[in-house]
This record gives sequence, structure tokens and C-alpha cells, in this order.
Amino acid sequence: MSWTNERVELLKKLWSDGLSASQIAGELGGVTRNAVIGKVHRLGLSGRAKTSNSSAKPRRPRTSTASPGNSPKRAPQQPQSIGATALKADIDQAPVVAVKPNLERLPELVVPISQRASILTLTERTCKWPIGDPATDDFYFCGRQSDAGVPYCAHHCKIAYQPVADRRRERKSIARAS
DNA sequence: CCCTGATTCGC
DNA sequence: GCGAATCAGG
Repeated sequence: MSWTNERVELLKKLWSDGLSASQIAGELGGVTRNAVIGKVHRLGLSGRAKTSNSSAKPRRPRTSTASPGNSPKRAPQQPQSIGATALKADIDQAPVVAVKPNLERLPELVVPISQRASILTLTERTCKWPIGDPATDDFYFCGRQSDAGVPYCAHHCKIAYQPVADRRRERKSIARAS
């Protein structure tokens, strides 16, 4: 992929919109976030918000990576984990909205504020399990680490994708208890 | 580990 | 000019 005018314009727009380089790379397609960052710099539009005062960055010289003689051959683009992709496919089929069972009985774990995510900070690998009431300020997403392509952290995956049989059994035992 | 942008330098 | 590799930092 080359940097056509259209792609450059889109890059400029998304960058000024505050999207991260990796997000922009995803939008554009066919480029890595490194390519995006490189282009941003060449365009001279780096450094949006984040003034980061001490702009003097001593940058160490690169430790020479390959001997000058042999052709280094870039590593192939990592094709995204097959396992994660497969799992994502499964999950996409799962009745995500329908689950979240017995929340009253399952004490919601407390997520440290620093890890909580808002709709704006969710990424491919942050847990998107909603906590609290969306209609109030007391609402956030779990935001902890999740595997690539998996929408929830390990804890919430357990809850969300608990086998139906288990849930039925659990529901029965709850009914029995009450 | 995950992520972010910044920089270098072979191509 | 391009962007992978690498760096520094959160």
C-alpha cells in the first residue's frame, strides 16, 4: 500500500482526532502502526496533545542490529494468533448480551480505578465487561487485560461463557436455596 | 505482559 | 520516502 492523497488525508484527520497510531493503522489497513508513526513524522504533524514538556530526548543510538553484509530480511508480519482468532469466532457467536447471569449473587469484583476503562479507552485487548449502571456516573468497563480478540478478561470470560448446562445447574441450586 | 509515540537507518 | 526494529516510558 502506498500513501495516496486520500490515505494521507485520512491519516491527518484521524491523527488530529486523537486516535492512536495503531488505531489509525487499523483504519487504513495495509500499514503498521510504525508506518503510521513514520508518516506522521515525515508530515511534520507529530506531537498533538501531550505536550510532554521535556521534549529533549537523548535517544540512544541504535545498537547495530545486523551485520552489514547479510540481507536482514524483515520478519513477516505477525498474522494474529490463530488461537485467538478461532476463539473470537466462537465468542462472536455467543449470546453475549443474554448472559451475565446472577449478577446479584456474584459479588462483582472491584476493579482498581486506574485500570477501569471508559468507552473511549477500550481497545482490542481490554475487558469490556460493563460494571455499574450505564445510566449513572457509577459505570465503567472492567478494562483489565484480555487476550487478543477476546472481549473479556479471564474472570469475566468465565462468567460470560460459562457453559449453559452449568448455568442451569447453578440456577437450580439457587432456586433450591431460596 | 500490554500499550503509547519517537527515533534510527537500511532499503 | 518508507517502515521495521528499537527505544523509552506508562
